[in-house]
Amino acid sequence: MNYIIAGIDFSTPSHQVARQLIGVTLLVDGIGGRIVETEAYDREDPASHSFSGPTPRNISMFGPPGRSYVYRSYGIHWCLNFVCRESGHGAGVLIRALEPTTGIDQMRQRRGMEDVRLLCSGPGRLCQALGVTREHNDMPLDAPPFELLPVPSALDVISGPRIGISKAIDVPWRFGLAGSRFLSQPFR
DNA sequence: CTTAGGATCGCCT
DNA sequence: GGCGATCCTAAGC
Repeated sequence: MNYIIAGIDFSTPSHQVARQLIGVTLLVDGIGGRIVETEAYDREDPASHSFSGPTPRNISMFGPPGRSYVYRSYGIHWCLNFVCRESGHGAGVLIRALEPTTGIDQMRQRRGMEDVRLLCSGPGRLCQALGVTREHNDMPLDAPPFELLPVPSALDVISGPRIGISKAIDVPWRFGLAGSRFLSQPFR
């Protein structure tokens, strides 16, 4: 099978995919921007939803790579992941922030705010801006409503510990575009 | 600038 | 019953 989308092989380990996703343009129904922040999660990872095996919520993480895993966070927000590794493994990449490029007025309406810098600077925020909900769970990333566009040229990617977790806090599986104003938090 | 609390779903013990 | 891959608002220093 071919799991290459936007020049990235999604059947490879999630930390590799997470790094390569920086700079890729993500659109949902034609609205979105450039990915500037990601986090990798793996089956052998206490911080991962897949760590304790399949459940009704995380089952799409155990499906084939190159598809979406959307979950409800804190009962309120939606968060978007891209599934990685071989089918059945249970790995993924959390999309944490975008630099808005396309459909900014629509995103402002959905978010109820003006400041472009805050439209997509967090996993819950970007899902609200792009209109991602449960309906977008377990869908292929190379077909509508999703669209991924390759990185035009090499970028300076930095890494560090993941955010908002209490387990495996030392693993440097958060990746970001160096110097971006659109990160959910700065790298130290 | 930092900290605290509320919203409230899905899964855990 | 508790807590989390979150975000927003308000209050304190």
